[in-house]
Amino acid sequence: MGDQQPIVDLKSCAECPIRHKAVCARCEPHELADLERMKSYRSYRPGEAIVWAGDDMEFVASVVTGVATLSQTMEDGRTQMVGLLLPSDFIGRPGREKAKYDVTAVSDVTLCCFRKRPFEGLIASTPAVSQRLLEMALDELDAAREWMLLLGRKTAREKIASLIAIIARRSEAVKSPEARDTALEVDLPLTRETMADYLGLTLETVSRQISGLKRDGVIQLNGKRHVIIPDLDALLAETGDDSDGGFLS
Amino acid sequence: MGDQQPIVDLKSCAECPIRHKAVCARCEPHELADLERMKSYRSYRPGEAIVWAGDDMEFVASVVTGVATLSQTMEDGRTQMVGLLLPSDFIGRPGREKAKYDVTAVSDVTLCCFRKRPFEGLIASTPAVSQRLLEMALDELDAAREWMLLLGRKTAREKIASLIAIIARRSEAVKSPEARDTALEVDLPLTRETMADYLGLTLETVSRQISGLKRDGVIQLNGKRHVIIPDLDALLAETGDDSDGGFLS
DNA sequence: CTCCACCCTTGATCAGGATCAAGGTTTGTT
DNA sequence: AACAAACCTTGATCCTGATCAAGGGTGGAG
Repeated sequence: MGDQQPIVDLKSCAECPIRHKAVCARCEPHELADLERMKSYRSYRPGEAIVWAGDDMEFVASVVTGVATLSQTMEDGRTQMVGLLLPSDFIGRPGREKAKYDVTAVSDVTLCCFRKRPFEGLIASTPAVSQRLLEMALDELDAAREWMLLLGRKTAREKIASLIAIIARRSEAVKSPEARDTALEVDLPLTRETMADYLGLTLETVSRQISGLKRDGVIQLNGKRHVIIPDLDALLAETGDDSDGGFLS
Repeated sequence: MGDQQPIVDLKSCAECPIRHKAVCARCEPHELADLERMKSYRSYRPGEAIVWAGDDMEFVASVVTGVATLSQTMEDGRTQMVGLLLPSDFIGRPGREKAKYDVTAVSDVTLCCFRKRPFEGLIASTPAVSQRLLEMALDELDAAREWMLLLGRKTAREKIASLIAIIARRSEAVKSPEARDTALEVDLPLTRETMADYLGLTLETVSRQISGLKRDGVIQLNGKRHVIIPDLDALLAETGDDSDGGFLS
């Protein structure tokens, strides 16, 4: 593991179908063929339910385009987002019969689906796949733990700043690293309500805190969703995180 | 995966060293020998630090006895627990150089340690190991997501009830299932402060809510740490969780 | 073009949990 | 036995974020 090249990169599904082959140079041909045969694509409209908690899980999938959420709802309607699914993220747990969480499309979403049974067979027969899935699961676990710190201990303002920073980081991964001094621009893919579900707040508090960050010049707004970050460090200072955050692997 | 027998059961390390052999009937002898050679045991006293965030990780380990915590601390001292480690739980991320979280012994703790490099080699060479680790990581991810719902949306009282229920469930796993109607007894392995770190509360609020549950007859206390649950359903009703919780795999 | 649905903002008030403070209990040490 | 240190409980007060309420965009459907 570590920096060793993954042989089958499930994340590459984001650029299906070509990428599988590109990364699978070291795969056995029959494994590749299996993967290709299993694949199918599905599309969802904004707000559409992809899976309801309790549904039978026929598929596992990889997000190709768009944004989806994983969430849990209590009987009285309180809901908490427990996963934000961006392109290349994986949906579904191999070995699980019934979905445990609601999966909802936030924007237009395309999934690359694999039928569950044969995919489980692939995991069992192809060590590289389970190794890759393990790495992805551990990354998600780290993200979940950072999220737990946010939910349990951060103030509303810190939560909002953290969310903007997280989205900036994930969309910034594409851009060149030297673009650090020019102002960053980020489109929030979420409504105020969805952000509230993410952060364990109400939508009113989200709105107020965004207004507050704007008033204090930490961010600028262009429309409701387009955020301009004039000084990334100023934003990061609002998150409550270690200033040298992210160095520890 | 699913209900398929794991070949190497890392969890079995809790009953080291015999259990490895019992479960490893299908292992290649040299793999078994590798596991045995790598093992060493370490002990820690209550309150002792096992790892500090930022430390070099020389080892991965499995908890054999005792209770430890994974936690994150912000610069100003706010801390959030992000993992509760009971016997059979795994410590350390293969492939990671520096620890990302503080690991602290809560009670007397014994770890079964494996040197990191050779263990990573074992993962790469033994598919059953990465498959088992994947399953364990996915279990932890589910636990983390339930925890996120707790942190983000539950009231203080619900949080306390949930914590007691979680501890009851984990210690009850051992007992016979027909013991459901007799009163359950649980020893809280945590101080009020540690519980507060778990739940995203202050220790005063933890104390008050425990008193509240006691006043309302949901629990009885015998000393500070020994909890008697006269009616498990009454406790579960306080958690805010779905009444039929736990059915969904 | 108009209307409606959805999304967002802001204000006023409320309440749950944090904070500050004091004292009690248990455990282990000399 | 006396004491100290840790741990726990309870009270008083404060403050952050929830709740209740009203109104302002904005974009798509007819």
